[in-house]
Amino acid sequence: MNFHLDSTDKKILKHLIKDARIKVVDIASFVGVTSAAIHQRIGKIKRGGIIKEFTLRLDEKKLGYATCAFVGVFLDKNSNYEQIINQLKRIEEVVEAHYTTGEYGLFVKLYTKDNDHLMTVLNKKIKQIKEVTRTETFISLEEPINRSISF
Amino acid sequence: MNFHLDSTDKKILKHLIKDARIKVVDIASFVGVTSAAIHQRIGKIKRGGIIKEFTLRLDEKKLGYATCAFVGVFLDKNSNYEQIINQLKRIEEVVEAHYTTGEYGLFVKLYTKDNDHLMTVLNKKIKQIKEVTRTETFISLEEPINRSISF
DNA sequence: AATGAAAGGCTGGAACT
DNA sequence: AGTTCCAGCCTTTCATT
Repeated sequence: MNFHLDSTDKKILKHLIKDARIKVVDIASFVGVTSAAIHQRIGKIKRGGIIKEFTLRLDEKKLGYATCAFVGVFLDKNSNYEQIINQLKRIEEVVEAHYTTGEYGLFVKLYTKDNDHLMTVLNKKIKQIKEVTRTETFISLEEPINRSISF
Repeated sequence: MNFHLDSTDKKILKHLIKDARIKVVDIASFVGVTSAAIHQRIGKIKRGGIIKEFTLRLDEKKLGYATCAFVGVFLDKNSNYEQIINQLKRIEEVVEAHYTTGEYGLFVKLYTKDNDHLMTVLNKKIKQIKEVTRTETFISLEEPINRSISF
């Protein structure tokens, strides 16, 4: 299950985390092997599933999504989690959902255009899911850290 | 402040979100303009700051970081936030930190190898920050949704 | 796993519409 | 904003070590 990464793989990953569009030749010159070798290793790491996908970090505020919030969701005792997740997936403002220990059944992160839009999403979308009994909202005023794990 | 994205820009962004390493020529053939135009637009979007960086989504479990947790951090009234953030930045297990409304002063997301490691991070690192009075931890047992916002 | 070589393909700048 | 052009560079494959 735990794919083994050697120190070369780790160096490659660090360069890709910093800039997923970096050229293979540039990684090669940083790492000190040929680009053919880098190419093969990236394929192997990708196939191993350690890299789920190459993507981007967006500035949500600049896209007009100025409000970020975490919502603790309380659920009925005998809820069908899978079905609830399917309903949450249909809510486009939801970007993360976690099953958590502690008082909440689910913990959700979402982005909305503003506070009015947040109210609408809570009242018209999340609270409409029938197993949801109550929610608790924390608005993120600022996100001073957002990065990948180091390893 | 809010950079204007037209429908072509949005299509480009969607392709890059799905695969940040997609070739410019491939975006061009999906979108229906020349690759020179795509190239110019990507530069413009990047310069506009909407794309903060190209990066990757990792499978933290496969990297040996099996435990994901959210920590609500209670702080002294007169805390110097900036300094606390600097201390959190030095904790490599921390991947996100938010200033939030509600009962917590800060809300932190972190990855640890296992529950013992989580205990160590909480007791030996986070609770060692002098303004931290108390913490409340939610362990994420599973993360069934993790995606970018749609726009 | 890494290398070298080779072919084809892509990128990114320039000039122009 | 978009297009064409194109030289130079990069990617990717494969036989070999």
